[in-house]
Amino acid sequence: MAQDNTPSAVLTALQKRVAREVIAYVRRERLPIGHHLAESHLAQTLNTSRTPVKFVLNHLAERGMLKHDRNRGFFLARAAQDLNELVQEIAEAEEDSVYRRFVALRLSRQLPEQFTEIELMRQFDVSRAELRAALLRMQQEGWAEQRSGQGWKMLPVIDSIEAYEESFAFRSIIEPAGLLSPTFQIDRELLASCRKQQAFIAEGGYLSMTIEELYEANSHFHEIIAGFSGNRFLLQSLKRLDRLRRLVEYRVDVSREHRRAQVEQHLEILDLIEQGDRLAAADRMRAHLEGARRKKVDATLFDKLQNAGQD
Amino acid sequence: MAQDNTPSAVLTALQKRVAREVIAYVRRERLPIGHHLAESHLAQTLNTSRTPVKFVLNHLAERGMLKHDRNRGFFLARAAQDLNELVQEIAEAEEDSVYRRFVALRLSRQLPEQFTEIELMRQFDVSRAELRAALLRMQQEGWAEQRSGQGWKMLPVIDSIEAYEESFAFRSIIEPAGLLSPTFQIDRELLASCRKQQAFIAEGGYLSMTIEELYEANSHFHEIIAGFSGNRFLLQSLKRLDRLRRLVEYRVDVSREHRRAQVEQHLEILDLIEQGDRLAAADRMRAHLEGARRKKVDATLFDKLQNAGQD
DNA sequence: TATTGATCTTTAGCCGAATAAAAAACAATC
DNA sequence: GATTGTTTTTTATTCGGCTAAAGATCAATA
Repeated sequence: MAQDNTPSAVLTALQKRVAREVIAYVRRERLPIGHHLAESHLAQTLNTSRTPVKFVLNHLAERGMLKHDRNRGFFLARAAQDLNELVQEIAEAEEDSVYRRFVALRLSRQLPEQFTEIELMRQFDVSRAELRAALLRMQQEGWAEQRSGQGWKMLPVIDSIEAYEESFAFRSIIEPAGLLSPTFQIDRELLASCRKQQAFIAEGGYLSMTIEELYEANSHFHEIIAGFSGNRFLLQSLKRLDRLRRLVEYRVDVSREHRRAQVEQHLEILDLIEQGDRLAAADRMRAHLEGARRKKVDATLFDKLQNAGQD
Repeated sequence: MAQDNTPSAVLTALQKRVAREVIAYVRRERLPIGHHLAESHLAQTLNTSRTPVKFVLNHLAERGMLKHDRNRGFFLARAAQDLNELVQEIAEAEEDSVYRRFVALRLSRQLPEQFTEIELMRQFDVSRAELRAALLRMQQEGWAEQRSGQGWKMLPVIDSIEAYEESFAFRSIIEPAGLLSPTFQIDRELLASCRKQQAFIAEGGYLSMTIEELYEANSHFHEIIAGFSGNRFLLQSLKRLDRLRRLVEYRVDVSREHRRAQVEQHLEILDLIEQGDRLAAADRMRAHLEGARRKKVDATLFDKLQNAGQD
């Protein structure tokens, strides 16, 4: 598939992130064909150097998304709209990572409660370093824990219906409270960009965007507002929860129609915030979260996940 | 100082933890002289194996805390009360760890905002692995962050007065809400043990216990109650906050008299919970947290920390 | 019969060399 | 004058071997 004279088929973690962000940027801004993507500018906004950016742009040029003019740089060769397969491709490039394999096993209940690193190294047939990286990430996300002496222990955080409910209950506590915080302060610019994104989804984006993109947009909305609370711990807690929930959420079928309804609630809340009616906004937010919880949780959800993983 | 024929002077991380917990256990339960400390029992409660426990017990026997009878095991040789120096000693054994050095530098504003691992390896004169361990811990605690490509970045979480205030504001949100949670459920046994500990402090423990022990007891109280909420994310958030706050709190002089007042509020809250009056308990909790915040935060606190580290 | 003592097996942390990747610096081009 | 192309420097990951330490087993003892 990929050319052999360039090692561009394999992307490192940073490169994957950059690739994802470049594509997301193009789609979000709906840039026209022929738009110039400047290396240095991208490197700056993505908070990295030109080296990985250049690598990724080359990669994307090979895939037909960009056109490269020597000494002039990279230009958008295809409309933002028909980049769907590419988004998919990039997402799938990560699919076989050790981490993803852990998630799949965990959700299908095929992972023992406790295990040692060596054990898993044999089972997954990966090096110590690779395994460690995945375990570390899981630990940070809060669903794996290094036991005192040796061995690891899985915590029931992402695969139980109770945990899922609790996560919404917790959000119902902190998100409305954040809106009512005395240190609450709006960043108009962020608010506008958030509204723009939500409006785009409402006007049809919910049909064309991938599940992942919709999820990210949703998280983004909530995190922007949590950020306005002026409380870094509140924001941090929400972010942590979102990263965790993503693991399950990606695998849950939610009708696009339902996504649309959700976005309209988002827009209402944004309106109320803009009008300065935080009390009403907090109330709506609470209702919104309660609604999301009730809609999504049905007793068969986790059974489905379980079966899905056993093929 | 230590004998050379046994390598007992140097304790590993796990061994240190075990040592701390064994001592804490003896003091908490106020065990009498002559009490038998069974290896297997300790190993079980501390969730580890007999090997490190045995090692630690030998170590503590050398220090005179325990007496070893061949084929019978270890017995308490000194009263729990006069173990103060030993507690101190164990605590100080950790003092020079890389992590501690980071904390000290951070609080005294001598650590740059950004740096690379190599840089710090040279400055601290430690191996990569040691440094990594410390950085990883800091990252988990939320005050250090690995930058995308390379290098690390410090987050203003533990050294700013704003963050300190925000942590209490956040707790004022989640802790009372936890008390009012529909899934709230009391564990009578835990409640009783918590009350016992608080009562001991009120009756004089606040004079004999070390700062660290008092802090742990305080955290324990709040975490027990947060656990009753039945919401693992609420509990997790509080624990995370407590681990972070400890870094600052250990260095703050709070009068023992004030500690006493705090404990009495704890006891009142425990009473209300036991009586089933969660509404009142939540109210008291909120007031308690507000009080703690106001008492402790004065504008000079962080300046003091800054100066303290510069000698 | 539970607990300790001694021994054996397994596990994971540590270390240095090799390698890959990112950042930075500088030259060339439009 | 800003942006790209190229090269150099710096940084961090990976790997395999080594060793300390944790866990497991079984015999001995009170």
